[in-house]
Order: sequence, then C-alpha cells, then structure tokens
Amino acid sequence: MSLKHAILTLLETEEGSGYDLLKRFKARLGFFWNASHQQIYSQLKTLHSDGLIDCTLEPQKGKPDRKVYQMTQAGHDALIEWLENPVKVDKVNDAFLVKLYAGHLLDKPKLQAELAEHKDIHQRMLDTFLTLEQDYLALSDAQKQPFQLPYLTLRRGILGEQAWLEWAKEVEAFLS
Amino acid sequence: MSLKHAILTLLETEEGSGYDLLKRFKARLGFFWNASHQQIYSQLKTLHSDGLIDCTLEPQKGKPDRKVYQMTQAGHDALIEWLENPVKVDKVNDAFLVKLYAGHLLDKPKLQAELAEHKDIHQRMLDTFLTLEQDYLALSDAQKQPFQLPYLTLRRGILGEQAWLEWAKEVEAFLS
DNA sequence: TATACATATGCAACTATTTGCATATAGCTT
DNA sequence: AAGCTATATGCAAATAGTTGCATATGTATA
Repeated sequence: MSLKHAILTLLETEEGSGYDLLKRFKARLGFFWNASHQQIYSQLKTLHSDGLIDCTLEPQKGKPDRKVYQMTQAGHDALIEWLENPVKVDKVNDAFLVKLYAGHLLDKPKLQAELAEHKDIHQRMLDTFLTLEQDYLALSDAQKQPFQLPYLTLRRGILGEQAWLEWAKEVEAFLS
Repeated sequence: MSLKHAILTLLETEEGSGYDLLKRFKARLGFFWNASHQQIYSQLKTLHSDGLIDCTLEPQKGKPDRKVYQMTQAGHDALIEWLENPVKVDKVNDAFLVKLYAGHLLDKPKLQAELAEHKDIHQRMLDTFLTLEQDYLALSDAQKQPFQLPYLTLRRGILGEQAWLEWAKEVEAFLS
C-alpha cells in the first residue's frame, strides 16, 4: 500500500497533525495519489498503533486536541524498505473508456456532452500544473534543487493531461 | 461501479459463460479496466441475483457445469441508465510517482533500475496496442465500422503509453 | 444576519479489490 | 513421468477506498 508510505514520506521531512498532513498531502501528492481525509486519519491511527509514528497531544480550546505525529526509527526503516522493493505498475480503471466502448448504445449528443465535461476537468488540471511549472522554473538553480524530484512528478501530470487532451480531439473529430 | 456495466456491455452483444466473459473482458476491456477472475465471477453472481442477467446451466463431464449468462430487460435498462449518467473522471493513484517523490531517500541506481523495469512494461503495452492498431487499419471501411469506438479506446492506450515513455526519457535524463 | 469555509478530528457501514486457496480434466512439452 | 497451460468454476479473509454522518468554533463574505 502506498498511502501509508506517502504519509511516511511527508513525515520524514517534517512532523505534523492529521490536518497538516491532509493539506500537505493534497498540495504535494494529491496529483498522483488521491485520498480522502477519512483515509488519511485512519491510516495515521494504524501507523501509530504499528509504532511507525509517534504522537504528541496538543490541547486546544473549543476544538479537538491536535495530534501531532512524528516519524520513528521503525517508520523510517519501513519507508526505506518499501522504497527498495519494486512497486506494481499503476493499474488503469477508466470508467469513461468503458462508456465510450459501449457508446453505440447512447446517442451522440450525450457522448459529446460528457466528453466536453471531462475535457474541461482535464484542461483545468493541465492549467494548474502549468502554473506550478512556471513557479518552479522561476526559481534560481539553488532554490530549484530540493524540488527537482517533485518537479518530475509534475511533468508526469503535464504530459499525461496533454496526451489526454490530444486524444479528446480525436474523439471529438469522430463524434462530429 | 463500472465493472458491473462493463460486463453488461459484453453481454449486450453476446451471451456467454463466466469463463467466456473473462476472456472477452481481458481481450476487449482489459486495457482500460482491470479485473481478476474472482471479481468477474462474483459480479456475475450478484448481477444474476439482482435479476440483471439470466443463467442457463450446461452440464459437462469432469468439469463444473458451464453457467451461460444472458442479458435481461432489467439488465439492459440498468446499462442504459448508467450510460446516461455522468461517470467520475478516472482517479489517479500511481505508486511509482510516490516513490519518485521520495527518491532522495533512495540511491540513484535503484531508481534507475526500477524506472527501466516500468519502461519495459509500458513499451510492451505500446507495442501490443500498435499491433492491434495495424490490424484495425488493415480492415476495409465496412469491416472497420463496428470497431470504431473500440478503436478510440485503443487510441487512448497508444497516446497514454507514448506520453508515459516521453516522460520516462525526461526522468532518465535527470537521473543520468 | 445568514451562509459558507477553514480548522480539527473521527466512526460506521458499505463497496471494491487483492490474495490465497481449492477442485478436476485434457493436452502439450521437456 | 512430471510439469505447464487452458478449461471452468468458486469461497474466504484481508485490505483498500467510498459515502454518510457527527461535532464544535472562528473568520470572512454576501
């Protein structure tokens, strides 16, 4: 499981509460790993009971206590072990392609409308990625240095979305 | 859920046993929806008990009875209803990108080796897709006709894999 | 003043997927 | 003769992910 190790990666750099980690997760890993807040909180609980992370309570008024999590040696070891063993190639399960495959059962305008919606979403993702890329490229070489690997994951997003949109053009041409 | 509807799509065209459907599934939808035989058999069971498909037993000797499934009107209706409602955009969960993001914790040769393995797999997928494309393109216009939508799903595979391999070149350049 | 959003957790029920096991025959290869 | 592949199912346990609900406050916006 990668969610576990994605969380450990975030804690390797810096401690944080569940809520902190949730926000960091969405901002940094959310483009290639999707997880709900429920999943993240429950994974943190499991990681803690497995001894892979420590927890310090910070009492607050009016709100539940902040639980601040830190990496343990066992957590670090588990992360390194995961990194050293091969992961499986990303599994594709794309409902829109199932629908397109069965598209002869649906009328053209409905297919076109749904394609247009998906195109919008992908275009917006691409725009977000391109903005982030501009931010990165504006940095000095020294500033870029710690973000080189994250930048490569961003490039994956950019190339992936561009390919999706290229494909959408072919589908549009066919449907028109 | 799309597995259910992917199976209904296959049965819409032609009846079949679980094993038939398993093979058809892998050959036709397996490039964009991955499902194990256990999942397919158990979905067929559910579809049957929900009345979306019928089942006829064909006794055999030495082997379990073949259960041949057929579409029902309710199944057809459920498929059409699914088609008419929007599906969610495909969720990305890519463990290799999590690993690359955390790549500073791993030495370069290990990252390079794993990248090379993934590249091989993606290259082989692309080769398979390109061969299938050649088969399709060799057909006459009349023969192509029923495969136009499946061909578009194949194009998605081709463009997707090409984009992945383009990206891999960037990562390789960075790692070398 | 009402509404929404951000902060800050989490449980419970359900659905989906993976992993491991189980059975039994026929045909092909080493 | 032993082992692999294809045929032809399926159960059971575990893990992963979704959906809906629940709580309580501060701050910004309309």
